[in-house]
Amino acid sequence: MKLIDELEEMSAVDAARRLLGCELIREFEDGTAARVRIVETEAYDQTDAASHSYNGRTQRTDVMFGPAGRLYVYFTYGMHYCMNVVVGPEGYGAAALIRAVEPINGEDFLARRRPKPGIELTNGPAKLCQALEVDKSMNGHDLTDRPLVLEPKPPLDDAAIVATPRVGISKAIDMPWRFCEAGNSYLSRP
DNA sequence: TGCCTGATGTTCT
DNA sequence: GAACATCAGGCAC
Repeated sequence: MKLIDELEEMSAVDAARRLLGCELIREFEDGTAARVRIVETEAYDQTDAASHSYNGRTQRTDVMFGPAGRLYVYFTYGMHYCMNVVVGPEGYGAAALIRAVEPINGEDFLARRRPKPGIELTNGPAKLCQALEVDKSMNGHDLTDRPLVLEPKPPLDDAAIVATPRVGISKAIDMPWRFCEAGNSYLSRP
């Protein structure tokens, strides 16, 4: 079964866990490319007060209610973008926020877009968007298509996944809906 | 090393 | 008009 079909049938929480370890391939306009591995996600769905979709479908959140496997990009704090993978059935507002990725190759190309090299490259939701050149023009992008492709990988073992409360939100703060790969050094925080 | 704050646009009330 | 799923630089310790 295709990953997109799996994601469509999953809850946001299951999908966020499923996406750990999967890879993203980004082709840049200048012909270069980079491959990264997802190591940290957060789950959001419409029953969740911290989610953009909680207050219903609006112009901004429309993509979240669309088909699974699309990219939901939003702008926040006046200067930053964050990217989510839309999950769940069409009409249900759910997504998994990608908080951190680990560069596999093309690290040099990512570093060109970031002020600091190394770990600082992609260990935060706004940082990885900058490194991957994801902005509002990518909102609604289909992740089976270039120039940004989501590549399925086998699910991680439950033992390799750490669940913690989410970061940087003010509502529903005790739900352990942040998932990261245990021991990975590219996480946004330990 | 670690806390504090400024920058800054979009969305919703 | 306020809130916001943030980051990076500056300054104090």
